Amino acid sequence: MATWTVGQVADLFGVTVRTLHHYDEIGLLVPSGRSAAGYRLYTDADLTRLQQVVVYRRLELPLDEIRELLDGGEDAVEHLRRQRDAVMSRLDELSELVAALDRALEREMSDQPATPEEMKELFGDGFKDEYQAEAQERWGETDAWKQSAERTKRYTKADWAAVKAEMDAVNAAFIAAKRRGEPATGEAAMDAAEVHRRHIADRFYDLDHEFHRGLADLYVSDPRFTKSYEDLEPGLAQYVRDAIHANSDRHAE
Amino acid sequence: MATWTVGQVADLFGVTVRTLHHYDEIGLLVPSGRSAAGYRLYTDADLTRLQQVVVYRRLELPLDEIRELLDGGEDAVEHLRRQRDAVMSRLDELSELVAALDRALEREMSDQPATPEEMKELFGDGFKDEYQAEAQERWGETDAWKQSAERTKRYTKADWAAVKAEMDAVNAAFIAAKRRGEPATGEAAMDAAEVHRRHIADRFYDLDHEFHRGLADLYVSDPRFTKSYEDLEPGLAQYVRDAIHANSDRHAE
DNA sequence: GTGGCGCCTCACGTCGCGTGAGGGTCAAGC
DNA sequence: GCTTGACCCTCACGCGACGTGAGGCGCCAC
Repeated sequence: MATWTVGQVADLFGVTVRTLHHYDEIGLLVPSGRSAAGYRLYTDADLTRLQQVVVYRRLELPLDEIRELLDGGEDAVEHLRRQRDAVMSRLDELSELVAALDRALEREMSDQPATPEEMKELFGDGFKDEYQAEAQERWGETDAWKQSAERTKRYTKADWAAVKAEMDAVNAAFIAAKRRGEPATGEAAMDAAEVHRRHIADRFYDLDHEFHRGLADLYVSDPRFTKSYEDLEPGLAQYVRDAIHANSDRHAE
Repeated sequence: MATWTVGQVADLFGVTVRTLHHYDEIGLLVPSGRSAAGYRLYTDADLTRLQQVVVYRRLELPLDEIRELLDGGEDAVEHLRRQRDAVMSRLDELSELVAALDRALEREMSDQPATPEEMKELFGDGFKDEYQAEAQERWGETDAWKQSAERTKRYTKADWAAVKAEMDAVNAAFIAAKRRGEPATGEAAMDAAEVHRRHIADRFYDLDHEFHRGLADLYVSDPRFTKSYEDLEPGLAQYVRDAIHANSDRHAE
């Protein structure tokens, strides 16, 4: 009868020689014969058994359980059926795993920093690369800028949406106060200014009342800031600037 | 701030104390504090991290990758995608394994036990087998395959015995017709083909007459299928193929 | 003050092999 | 007949994620 050596069997079944040695050691698959020189010799029956082992192993069954199963004196068809059942349920598990990974991926992706496209979608044309570049040029070396950059780096789309919502709310408060005819030095406008300051301090960089004044002046001196306010409501830039100064005065006392 | 000891944390998360020790040792989860007596003290933040560890571990990621991932050094999405790919390929492998088991079962149940060499052929010898990729390509993602997998998953021994009996009966009918000298386009052969189709439709997956043609062609074009039939009766593969086409023609009218 | 439980730190065991080290065997070519 | 190189053998240690004691200290209740 034909026999095979470890190397041949290994190639045939896609396992390593070491694996065959191991199976021999633990008595899972002891070759039926040895050559004069001590070479392991595998027969047909050994190969059949190895085939079963390989299948069960792919199900991640512990080897000693595989041995018990194979030594249980069952017939081949029963093994095949049981293996099939086991593979199917393992397939279910793996599908579940993939689904879990997909969920994890989706969570991670939605936590990813927002892309430029998403930013534009949120903030419209005001968010332009040229402004970005210029602002970088002008403020890039300041601590406030660095701090802001550090913080916003990890902002997700959801974070930015929240920022925008907060901004909108503050602006709406300014506009409402202005339309009610209240002066920029009035309670409502000053409160809105304080919310504005806190918003920036929370979201971007530490901002005290003195620094807030500087920002406020920018709103009337830098035409781009001015424009974004004036587009919302004529005279709003100046109104916001005055409200911020009044608020800072109030807190200076 | 409230803290927890190893035992409490272990109970909370369903892990062992030893596991927490291990995570401490390898730096995956080092508790934020120690009591005067050296007890590990876990804070809220520690628990949050453990929660993440547990989740990632369920995805069978190696612990050092989990650590890298949580320490933010590397991209979580990248890790997850890699893991997903790995699991997917295991899924593919197992799908192919089911197909192989089915082929082996079919052989066994038509009373022609496969020899080791044939087994190896049936199971694709290793990983680079040309059939393997092709079979997966061809069937792995199809609805029919999924449906078949879903249905047969719960088949009992008795079910399989019934399947075998039905199969044998169909084959016997084909053989009888052929031996009587009837053409494959004859009534008896076509009837057998129809029974064959219904058998598969009942037991495995929806199979209309058009799809049945495809299957029939496979019986002559795929040597594995061909061999099963040819072993029963020389020329049977072609005969069955022709009978199925004739039957489909008949039902197309 | 005395159980009993929980915590600590070693430190070795487990499973399914991988990966050498050190040495014998076999068929082929010179 | 002798070398070469592929193949085989037997140790024996390593890994990854813990399990499982051993020996000893800390804490709380009775």
